[in-house]
This record gives sequence, structure tokens and C-alpha cells, in this order.
Amino acid sequence: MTLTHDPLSTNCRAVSAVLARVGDKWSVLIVTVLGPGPRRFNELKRSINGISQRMLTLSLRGLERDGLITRTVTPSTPPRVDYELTELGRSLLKPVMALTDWAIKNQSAIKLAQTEFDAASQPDMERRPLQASSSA
Amino acid sequence: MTLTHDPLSTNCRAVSAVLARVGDKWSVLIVTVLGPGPRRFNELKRSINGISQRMLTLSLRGLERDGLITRTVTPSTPPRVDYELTELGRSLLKPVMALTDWAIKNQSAIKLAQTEFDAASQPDMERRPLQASSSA
DNA sequence: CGGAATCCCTCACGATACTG
DNA sequence: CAGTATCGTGAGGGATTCCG
Repeated sequence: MTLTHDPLSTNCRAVSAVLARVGDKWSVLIVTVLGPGPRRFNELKRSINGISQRMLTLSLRGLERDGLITRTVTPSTPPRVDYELTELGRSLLKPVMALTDWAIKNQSAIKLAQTEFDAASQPDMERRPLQASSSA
Repeated sequence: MTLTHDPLSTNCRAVSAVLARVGDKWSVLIVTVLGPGPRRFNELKRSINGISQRMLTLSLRGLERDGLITRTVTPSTPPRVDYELTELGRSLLKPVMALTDWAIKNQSAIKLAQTEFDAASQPDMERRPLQASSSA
């Protein structure tokens, strides 16, 4: 194992690549949507609020390239393209869910920490208008 | 639970924020380095090959803001600043390790899928110089 | 329907220099 | 030692248009 913390290390680069994909804004969302079963392009687009056509295409390509999903074309009119998780993709779902569970469980603690941090960083907010202003 | 796949949903935004932090190039690396115990600023900088001073500072600030690490200043000369995982930070380590384990286990499968995908995308590479060239 | 191609903008990040 | 400040680059990503 021996994570070397050296980004140039082979293991570390592989891990970083996976973490980058997980941290990608849309990929995990797509994978979770595909969890229950295959979906068509526009089904995905409608399911995921706010994604652009471009980013959906690019994200799907990346996931396909990594072997996490398959792309099946049915040459009908209109054409039909289905995306589906591979076994590898489904296996990724488990550790990802562990992480999302952690996120949901601890989101309030994080929010609180952020609020406290921001309050401490902005002591100006604490600046009460003290008596000087209305001295007249 | 009910992940809505709607980025505007409260749960989904919290999850995305955590995934973004995990997917961040340096944060997870920093957290794993801090796993065994507290470290000073330049210890971290030397431990993590390739990180710039700026990014280390920014990443540490972000982690501190999220309540994942603490920053302790010892006002000596020269000044000394120690960073240490909080309980929350340590608890994050477990699901993250699950993900990194998955990454290490499946890195070869991913590499293979990528190679095949790239080969299929570039049929030009298969272009053998066929007999025409050396017809003479 | 399911893309590919183009334009354009922002902002994340690295490099460098300065400070307490 | 442990930062902050400033600048310059370029990759990420949205909007739009065209195609089979």
C-alpha cells in the first residue's frame, strides 16, 4: 500500500484520478441516477437539474472511458442511446455511498464550523456602533 | 435520505460540497498526512511533493473552515503553527480510505478500459502501412 | 434524438516577491 | 517560519449553433 503522498507515485496518481472523478461536479450524480438501471441521454439530462448538454456528454464520455458505464446505440429513427452502469461502476457505488452518508450525517457540523470560522474571520461584524457615534 | 439529483436540494448541495473537497487535488492528501498526528506548516509542505505554498495555505484554510483540522499558533521566534485533525476530520478518514482502497484495487481495470476506449476512438493507429508503399 | 464544434469568460492554480 | 499579495496562464464549463 504505502501511500507516498508523492503525486508522482503510481498508486497516488491512480488514487488522485479516482478522487478527481468523484469530486467532479456531475459524475457521481450521473452514476447514482444510473444506479437503478439504464437511462437514455435526455432522461439523464432531465433528471439532473442544471447540467448542460455539453457537460453531460463530456461526463458520460469520461465515465465510459474509465469503464464505469456502457453506451449502447440503437440506430432507429429517432436514434436511441442508452447508458448503463458496468459491474465496475456498480462496485464504485458502495464506497461513494459511504462517503455521501458521511456527508449527510455531518453536514450540520460542517455548516456550524463554517459559520464559526467566518464569524471569527470577520470581527468587523462584531463592531457594535459603540457610544462614540451619537456623542453629540 | 432521497437524493433528489437536484443540485439545488439542500442534501445534494451538502453532499456535493463534501465530494468537491474530497476531489480537491490536495485536501485528501493533507488529511492523510495529518492522520498519524499533528504537523507543522513546512513539515506538510515537505511531505507533499509538488504543492505550492499558496495552495497549502488555501487548502489548510478550507479544511479548517470545514472543521476538519485545527490550527494552533505558538507565538515563539521563529513562530510555530501546528495543524491537527479534529474528531470530524478523523471520522472522514474512514470513508475516504474505503474509496482509495477501491481506487487501488481497480486501477488496473480502469487503465485497461481507458486503453481500449482510446484504441477504439483512434482507429488511425491501426492503420498498417499496407502493401502499397513497398510495391516496387 | 443525441450529439459535435465553436465562442467566450471566469477563476483556480502556480510562480514570484514581500512581510511580521 | 509561516504566511500574504500580486500577476499571468490555461483549463473548466456555459451558451449557442450545426449535423446525422
